[in-house]
Amino acid sequence: MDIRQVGALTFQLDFSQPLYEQILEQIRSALAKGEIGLGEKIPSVREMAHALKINPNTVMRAYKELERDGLTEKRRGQGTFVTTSEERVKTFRAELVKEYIDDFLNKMESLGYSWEDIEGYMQERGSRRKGSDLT
Amino acid sequence: MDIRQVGALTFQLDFSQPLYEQILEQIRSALAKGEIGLGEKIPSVREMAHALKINPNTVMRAYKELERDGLTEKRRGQGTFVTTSEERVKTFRAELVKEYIDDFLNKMESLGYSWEDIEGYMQERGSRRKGSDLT
DNA sequence: TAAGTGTATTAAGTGATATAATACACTTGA
DNA sequence: TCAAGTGTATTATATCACTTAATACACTTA
Repeated sequence: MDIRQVGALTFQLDFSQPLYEQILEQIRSALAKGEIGLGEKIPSVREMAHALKINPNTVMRAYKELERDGLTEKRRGQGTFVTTSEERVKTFRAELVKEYIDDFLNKMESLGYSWEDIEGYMQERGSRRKGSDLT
Repeated sequence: MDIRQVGALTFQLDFSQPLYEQILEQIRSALAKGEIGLGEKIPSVREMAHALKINPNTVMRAYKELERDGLTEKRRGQGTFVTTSEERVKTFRAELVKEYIDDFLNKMESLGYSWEDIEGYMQERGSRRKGSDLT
């Protein structure tokens, strides 16, 4: 409930999740949506920490994970930059999509819904485009 | 990685999530799938704790939440019983479904996918029924 | 050389989770 | 009546994830 602009990025943090995860996800999202271009610089650890009013270590933790996923490259003395590999971004996006879908289907199955139920609901929702009637 | 039978229920706990949440979800799931009938007794706090080798307080925490959701009723000296209201189970199920779907759609949108993308993928997946090609 | 980068370390505080031990109120059945 | 089995409550303790704080170092650029 408190939106902050940091460079080209927009952040909205709360306490429902670890801060470093929220930063991570919101940067990933910006990347996937193309809101940050390949090779572009993202805000420095210190700048980000100051703008979001959180500790630099917390920002570091998010940045480390971005690099571990191959989405960014760090250059000492210069800053952190988005990878120049469009391939890397694409495959990472695909991995996330698979994770989200599998997760969703697992949860629905835990409620006893079959694939047909879900498919049917999606079609119906597509035409109506609001609310939920699946019971 | 370690399956346990407790009465009519099956549990599989790990350390990826709080224990009380896992118990909660697995009982909900059994309820939604009709694996436990309306009005049926579920294992006592002590029995459950002993069978799962965890602390009774942890089981209590899960049971409290079940009751708060109106899914169970407790009777001192007798035990904990599933609600006799089919209506209650149905609406709770519907609430969960809505939560799962909204959550899923939010995540997909955070990756920049439109409703049409998702719908198309679901249809395609429906015919193929394995793997993921959405990139 | 100064200012801005990423990086590393050590210390501390907080809150959620889980365990342990114990006690009390209630219900049932022998 | 009473023992055994229920749910419930309390207090204390331990651990871990997360976050902050304070510092220091290596590197790059202007």
